[in-house]
Amino acid sequence: MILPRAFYARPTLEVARDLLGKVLVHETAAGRASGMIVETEAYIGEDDPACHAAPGPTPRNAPLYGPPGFAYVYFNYGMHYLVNAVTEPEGAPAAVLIRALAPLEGVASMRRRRVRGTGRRAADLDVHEICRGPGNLTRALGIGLGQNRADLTHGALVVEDRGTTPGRVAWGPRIGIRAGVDRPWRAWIAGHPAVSGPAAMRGV
DNA sequence: CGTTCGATGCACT
DNA sequence: GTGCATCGAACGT
Repeated sequence: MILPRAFYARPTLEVARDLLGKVLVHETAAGRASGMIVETEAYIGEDDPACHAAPGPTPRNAPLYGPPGFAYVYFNYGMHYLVNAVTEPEGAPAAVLIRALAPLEGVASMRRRRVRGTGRRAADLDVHEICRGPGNLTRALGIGLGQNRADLTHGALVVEDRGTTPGRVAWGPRIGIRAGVDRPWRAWIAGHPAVSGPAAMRGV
């Protein structure tokens, strides 16, 4: 079952927690690619210095101010696309960053996309490495700016509930930010091997 | 295990 | 011009 818009129109920390165990699915010309979400981060409002809404509305962050249940995809560090799910009622700028997946469908295609253009060989990738990290998972699933503003409740990029209940959920500081490190708004499935970050940030 | 550092493009000041 | 919601290779311990 595809998650309905009401799922996203809630407090962002609840959505970040409840997305764990759900399945991100991207239908492409090469077929279906999907994975279970095992790590998320919440970015909440103009008062959150790490949120893209911190400077107020701009052309880039416009999706954050729009209705919930849509994708916010942006380009970072000159080479990576990051995908978020917009949350809260429309007008409240917030989103959940998807940081890692446990690969489910289309694993062979995901491996190929992951190593394309690099010197690495697909066979050298451990299954848990394929979608570990926000830049890695978008690459594996073929997600780019074409998916910005995609409706996550209908179409080629959706999030499904397949009845999987995650194990214990752990919380800690968000990764890769300068300001806002005091807010423990990163959630992950404790002990899951596909979770990103250094060992010290994968613990319980 | 840990830290450092280059690649790479764009939004924003 | 500055600073990224990153990654992986290279190197030190």
